[in-house]
Amino acid sequence: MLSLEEIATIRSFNRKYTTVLGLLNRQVFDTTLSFTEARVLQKIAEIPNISPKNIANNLGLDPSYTSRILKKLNKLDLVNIVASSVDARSKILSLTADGENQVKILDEDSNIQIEDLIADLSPAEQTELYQSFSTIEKILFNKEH
Amino acid sequence: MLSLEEIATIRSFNRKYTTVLGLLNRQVFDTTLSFTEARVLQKIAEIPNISPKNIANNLGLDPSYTSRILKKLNKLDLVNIVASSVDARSKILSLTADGENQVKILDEDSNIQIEDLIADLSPAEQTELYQSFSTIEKILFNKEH
DNA sequence: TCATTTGGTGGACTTTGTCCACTATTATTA
DNA sequence: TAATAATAGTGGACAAAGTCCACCAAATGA
Repeated sequence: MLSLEEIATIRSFNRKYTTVLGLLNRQVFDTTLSFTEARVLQKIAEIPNISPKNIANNLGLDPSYTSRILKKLNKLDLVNIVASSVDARSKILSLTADGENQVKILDEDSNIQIEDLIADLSPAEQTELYQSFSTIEKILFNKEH
Repeated sequence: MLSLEEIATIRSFNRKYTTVLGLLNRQVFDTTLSFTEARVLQKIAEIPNISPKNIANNLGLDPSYTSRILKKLNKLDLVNIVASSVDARSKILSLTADGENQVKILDEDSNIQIEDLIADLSPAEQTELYQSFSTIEKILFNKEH
């Protein structure tokens, strides 16, 4: 069990990192996509053939809101929406060629942002930083208990 | 310099942590305060006598938006706003007794959320997690270069 | 002193997100 | 199997969050 002081450190990190992420996420370079729309697009890239419901669950979004976003992404010809043959209520989502492209662009932009973020750090600090992020990722998100 | 693969790990962390923070931040238990309002309050707690401008800079908010939030927090009797004697354009912000109290409540709620987040982890994992957060905090935010 | 910058504010607006009711389909159960 | 409940997705109406612009008053700088 962590002490309150240790928890306070995690919370302090959270507060500061909220600001960092807020600033990073603000500038989705392609002005036609909002931050959440970009997240949805990237989620489809990450999990091809995902359903709207799973997108919503995965990203913590309202289903109705998700539906609208998908409609827009579909209209922009970034996402294919087809009916599921298994469950006629459900849809299957995938990226179009344009969608793949868009994700690639978002990816490159995001890489540059991270590179900027760590640019002033020494190589040793950068490595330490990477290892810490990697550790957190593993512990929090790759839990196969 | 980190490799693209290492940067990808950081970005993967960012995406997932965006969702975590989004879910955590959604439930600011006191329904009268939005997430951003709570952040402003906590910032004043963190840096007493801060100015609206510094709040805005610090949290990456629009000055106009910040002004409105402060007005609301003042109306709720959580924040004192007094004119600066040094610069008559500027204001000096501080917490009222109610404000201090509110911050304390937010604090306790946040602690519980973090405890919940790590509840399923082994003590060893929890410690490792804490150390990683702590390291990132130090490298990214306590940089005195 | 006169032009420029800065801190802060309000009005009008856009964007983002929520809530609710509804349809169509699938799962459950009597 | 018929009736009932649960689920996936959607649209309308709305609320919350955030942005943009114009403005004032004070400070700064030439």
